[in-house]
Amino acid sequence: MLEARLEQANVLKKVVEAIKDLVQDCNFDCNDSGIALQAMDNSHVALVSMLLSSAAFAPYRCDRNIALGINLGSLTKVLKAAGTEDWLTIKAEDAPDVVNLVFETKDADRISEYDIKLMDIDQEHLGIPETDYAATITMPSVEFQRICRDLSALSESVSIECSKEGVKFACQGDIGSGSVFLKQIEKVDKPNETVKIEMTEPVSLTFSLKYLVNFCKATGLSGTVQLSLSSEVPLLVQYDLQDQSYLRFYLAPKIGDEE
Amino acid sequence: MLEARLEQANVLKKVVEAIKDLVQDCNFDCNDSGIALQAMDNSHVALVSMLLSSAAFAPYRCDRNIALGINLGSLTKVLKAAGTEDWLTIKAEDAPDVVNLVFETKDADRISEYDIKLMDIDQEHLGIPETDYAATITMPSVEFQRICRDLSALSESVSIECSKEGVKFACQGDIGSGSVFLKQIEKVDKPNETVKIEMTEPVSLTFSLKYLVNFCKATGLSGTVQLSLSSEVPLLVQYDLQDQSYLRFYLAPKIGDEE
DNA sequence: CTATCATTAT
DNA sequence: ATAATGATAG
Repeated sequence: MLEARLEQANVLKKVVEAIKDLVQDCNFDCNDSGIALQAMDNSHVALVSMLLSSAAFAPYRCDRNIALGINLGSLTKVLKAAGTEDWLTIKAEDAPDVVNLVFETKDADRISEYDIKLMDIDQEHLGIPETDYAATITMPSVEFQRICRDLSALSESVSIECSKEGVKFACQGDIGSGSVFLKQIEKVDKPNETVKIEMTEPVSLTFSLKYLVNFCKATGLSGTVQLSLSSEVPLLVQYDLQDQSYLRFYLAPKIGDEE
Repeated sequence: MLEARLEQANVLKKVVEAIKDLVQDCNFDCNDSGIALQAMDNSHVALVSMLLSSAAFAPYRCDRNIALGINLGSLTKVLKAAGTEDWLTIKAEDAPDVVNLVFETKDADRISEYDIKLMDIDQEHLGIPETDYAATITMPSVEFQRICRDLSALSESVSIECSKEGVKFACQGDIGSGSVFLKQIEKVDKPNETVKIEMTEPVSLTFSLKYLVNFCKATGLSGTVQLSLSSEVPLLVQYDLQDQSYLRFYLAPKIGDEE
C-alpha cells in the first residue's frame, strides 16, 4: 500500500495547476523513492516530468510499485477543497480502484477525505535522455514569467540567445519587435535575483511562447527557474522544489521556416 | 533623429492608458520643444491634447520635426513591458519606419528594447483656440474622479455650476438625483486638497459623464485637475505634469434638449 | 512600490 | 472561465 503525507497540500495543488492544461490524464508512478509523473501534452510538443521525492513526505511508505491513473481535472476539483495550510495524506491499496486524499488542518479540527476513481492509462514509456546542455541559465522565475508574457503580446515565438555576457530573449511580430537582455549578475544578498549562466558554447534557439507562458504557471513553486539549452535538443525548463523534488518541462525548438 | 529619455517610463504609460480608449491611432509630433499629440475621439465630441516638453526629458535631442504615427493599442502592449521605475528612451530616425523604445532598470541589469512599426496618419490639423474662460476650478484630481464615478451611477449627464462660493456637480436620473457641492477652500499645508475658483462670471453647463469618467483615467498623473468653463465653449479638463508638460481634454457641452 | 487579493467585465 | 482592473496590505 501507499501512504504519503505532505505538510503542504499547496505543493501538489500548484503542481497540478501548472500541468493540467497540458495533460488531461496521467499516471502517478509510486515507488519507494517517491511519486513521479511523466507525460506528453496532447500535441506531443511538450513533455512534463515531475518528481516528488519520498524525502518530501513524512511519513512515506510505499510497499510496491503502483501506477495511479488520474484525471487531472478531477484531481483539480478535489484539491480545490484543500486549504493552503492543510496537511495532505495520499493513500492507495496495492491494486487500487481509487486514490484516497485526506486533508487536515494542522490541529486536526477539520478532516476532509476524498476518493478519486482511478483509470487505466496506457503507459507510453518516455525515455528522457540525460543531456549535457550547452548552456544553463538560472534566473528569477518571476522574471522569466514577465518576459514570456511581455513578448507573447508581440509574437508567437521567442528566440533565446545565450552568451557569456548574458541572455537575450527576442521576438518579431506584426506590430513590431521586442527583446529583453539580462546581464549575468550575482546578487549575493538576494540569491533569488541572481542571473547565472553556465555555458560551454553559445547557443540560440527559438521556441513557442504559448507553451512557455503555460510552463510559467509553475512560477509560484520556486523563486528561481533553470533554462537548459543545446542545439536541436528540447529546452528544459526546471523548477526545483524542496527535498530533491522538481517539476520539469521540455519543449522542442522551432526549426527553420517554423520560426 | 530623435532621442529622448524619460526617467519615469510610468509617465508615458499613464498618459497612453488615459487616452487609448478615446483615440486608436495618432501622431506624436516631435520637434525641438518636445513631443506633442492632438487628436479627436472617434465621435468627434472630445479632444485630447498632450505636451511632453523637452524639459521633461534628459537628454532631449530632436534635429527635425518628425510625426510618429502610432497605434495606441500597440504602444500599450509595449509599455506594459516597462517596469514602473524603468528609464525610457524613445528613438527614431529622421524618416522613420519604426519608433524604438528602450527600457532599462537604473542599474542596466535588464535592458529591453522594442520597435513599433509606424503608420501614416492624416494630420487633420486641430486649431485649438486660446480661450479666456469665465471660470476655472482647481481641485484634487481624486475628488473629481470620485464625483464623476458616483454621479455616473445615476445619470448620463452632469451639470457643473460654478459660483464664488464653490462648485456644484448635479445630475438627475431615473432612480433619483444627486449633487456634490465643493466649497472653495484653501489648505495651505495641503495644497493638493485645495479647491480654488477663479471666476469672472457665474457659469453652469452640462456634460456627458461617460467622457468625464474616461478623462479621469489620468488621475494618477497629477494630484490636482483644473476645470475651465465658459458658456457654449468646450470644457477644458487639464492635468499638469512636471516640467511644463500637460495632458488636456476638451469636451463640448450638452445643449438644450440633450441635457 | 510591489504583490496579492477581490471584484468586475468580457 | 479568464482577464483586467482596482483596493489593500506588507
